Amino acid sequence: MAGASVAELLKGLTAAQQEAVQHVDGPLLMLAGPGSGKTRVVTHRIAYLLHQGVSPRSILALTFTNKAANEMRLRLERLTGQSSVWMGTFHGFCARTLRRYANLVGLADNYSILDAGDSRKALKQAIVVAKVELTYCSPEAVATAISWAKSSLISPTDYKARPGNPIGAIVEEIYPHYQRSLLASNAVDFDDLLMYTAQLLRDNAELRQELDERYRYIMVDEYQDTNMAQYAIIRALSQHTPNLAVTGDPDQSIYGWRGADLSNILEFERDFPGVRVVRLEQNYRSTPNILQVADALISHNVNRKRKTLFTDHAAGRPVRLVVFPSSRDEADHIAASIFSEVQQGRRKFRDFAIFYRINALSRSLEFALRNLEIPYQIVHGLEFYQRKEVKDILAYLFLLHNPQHDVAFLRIINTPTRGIGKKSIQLLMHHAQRHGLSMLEAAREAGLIESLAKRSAVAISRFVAMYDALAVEPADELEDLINSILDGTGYTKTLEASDTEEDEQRLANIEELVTAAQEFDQQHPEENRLQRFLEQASLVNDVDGWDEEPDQVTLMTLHAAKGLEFPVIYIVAVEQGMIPHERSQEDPDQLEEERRLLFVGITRAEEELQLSLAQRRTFRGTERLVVPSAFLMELPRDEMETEQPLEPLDDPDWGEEDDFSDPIPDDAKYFQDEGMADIEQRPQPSAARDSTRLMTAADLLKQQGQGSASSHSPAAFQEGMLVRHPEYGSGLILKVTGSGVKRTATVQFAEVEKKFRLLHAPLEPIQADEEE
DNA sequence: ATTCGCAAAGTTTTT
DNA sequence: CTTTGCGAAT
Repeated sequence: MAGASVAELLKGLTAAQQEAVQHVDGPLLMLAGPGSGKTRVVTHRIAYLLHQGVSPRSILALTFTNKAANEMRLRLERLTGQSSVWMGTFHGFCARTLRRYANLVGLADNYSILDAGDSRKALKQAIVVAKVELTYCSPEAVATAISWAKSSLISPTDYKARPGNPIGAIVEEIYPHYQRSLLASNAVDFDDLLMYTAQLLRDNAELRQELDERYRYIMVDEYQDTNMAQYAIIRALSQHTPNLAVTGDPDQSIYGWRGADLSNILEFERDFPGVRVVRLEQNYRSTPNILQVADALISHNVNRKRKTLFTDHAAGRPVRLVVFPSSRDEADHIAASIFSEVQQGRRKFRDFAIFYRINALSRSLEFALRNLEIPYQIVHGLEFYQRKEVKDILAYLFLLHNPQHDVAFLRIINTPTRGIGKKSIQLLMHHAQRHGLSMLEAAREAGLIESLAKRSAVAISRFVAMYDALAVEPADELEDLINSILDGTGYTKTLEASDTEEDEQRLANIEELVTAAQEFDQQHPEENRLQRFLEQASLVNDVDGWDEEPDQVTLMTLHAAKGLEFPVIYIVAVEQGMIPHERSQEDPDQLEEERRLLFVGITRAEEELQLSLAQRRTFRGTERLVVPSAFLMELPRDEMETEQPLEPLDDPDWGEEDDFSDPIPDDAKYFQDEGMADIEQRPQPSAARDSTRLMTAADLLKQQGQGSASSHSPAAFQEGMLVRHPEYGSGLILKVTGSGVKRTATVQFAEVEKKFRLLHAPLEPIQADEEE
């Protein structure tokens, strides 16, 4: 076998990593902390297996994203010079398997994969057909419930609502309709890919055995995010040859809300007897400061396996926690500091990333970045394949490949407009339903539909004729096929006729699609091009196309950040209601997931990390006062740097070099404006950066008021001590009881006597020399 | 068949 | 403040 020798494969790896690489037979669990070189270990292990004479075709490497799969493939190729190991996503693997055995689950092998938008449309159709009133629940909620059911391998016939659950009752009724309509369209949604594959393996013993034998070595990445369907699939393929190697980190499970089941990884050892567990805890990414903050945070989770993260990196700069007066200041300040770092030649734009909990928060950041002409890119889930014009053309391709694809039919029957209105489509649908036909078949019978206007019937027939003309077109060159569609439908002509900027952009996008098809033609010289192209269009999304190359600041949600790393990271709006999100605050499990989400964000940082919040945030048009995230209280504040910028950056000329050395404005005035005149005054640090005054954590949290905590450890308080409370003034500690989080002080103030949990109380010891 | 306007709702989203 | 969807108006 070509490629590296064993010694080369093991070179530079720690003992734990070597152990994992050299593991061949039997189940293996790699608990891999953030930045622990997991991908490296996995690729080296595959290379090792190949070296030991394992056939490439008996190895199966499953990931969650195409990006991860591509990365792995690239590295393996570099290592061994070969690429015949199948690496891909769960969904890709299932799509391929299902293609071969489609008939066993009631599909034809040219079935189509609906993306989220299309399956939503199909669902809404089903709701109409089922004649269910959705007065008090959204289609969205029904979709979530069905998705959950499918991930849990509950078929439409098995689904039973819990008594007293109104949404469940609705789902129970709609789910079978929805599923029937998908089957009638010879289509599946994302969840079906997994569910059908699991079913296939469950109900066909010989097939299961055959595939089990075939895939002797299975690897699963991000195992903490697998759901029950995925579990069932890999379990079924690991009975006779249980050489299943999974990698994951329970602390990075952030997709519980999508059905990921944390117990899969937590109970792996029980599920697969004789498992070897390897812990990869050394971190090669972040500074100790960053790791310490991450570790302090995540250790507040109860439902977790203990893990110690360590690194031999040099200390680096402390993690910063910054409180800005307003969300506008937050955005402006971050943009300004990026600008300044780049201008001073210390960093490139691409070194920076800004994370936020929800997409809606990107706007103010974009605005601030644009203001300083800082190049940036936003990582969105959607984009190219979601654009209307691209989806339109794809719909033509889908319908050509699978004539039963009703969602595609409905999309294009009047696109571009050809005089077929809502009424006519309605009639077509009725006809189709009554006679059990697909929409296209119904369209062929347009002449027979009585209530259909002559003119409409003619228009529909003309559409069918055009379709048939396209269908006889040889489909081996995608590029030609797409061009025929563009010609035959007059799609381009319609756009060229208009001269709005929007339509020009659309033309450009179509051009891009043609180019993509062209490339696809070149790279895939085999049969079934159309099918493969459509499959890729369904299963590949644009995060995969995120570009590391251009020198730009990256903006994304915390979810999108998983698996990436950047030298400098800003996490904004670390506020109660954002992280943890409002809707996650009640449920302890969801709260822990929110904590993991922040953990993931923090551990993306290599050198510098700044967490920030605003005292006032403008959100959804209104400005609101902000409560700092409860998670902030869990961080080792004494070891962090806490800052309170003083100057609102509303100067339009901001960004000129001079502004960075502006004198610090008058403290007293600022605090009066903010109603904080009584704040403890500290000597001005001589080298305050960015017009920022360093403050103690206590100062900061005192200002934040509600729900805030003392920066002093509970142990610092003793009986007889004088303390100050922001609301009650100074008082005397009469008694201290309890321990740990329950440690409580009884304090006598001028008027009243109060009890405080010391961990959370905004109490501040008064030094003898500063008594008023 | 399109367009306009108003009301409603607004986490996260690997595939 | 947005975006999105639906219904009425042209």
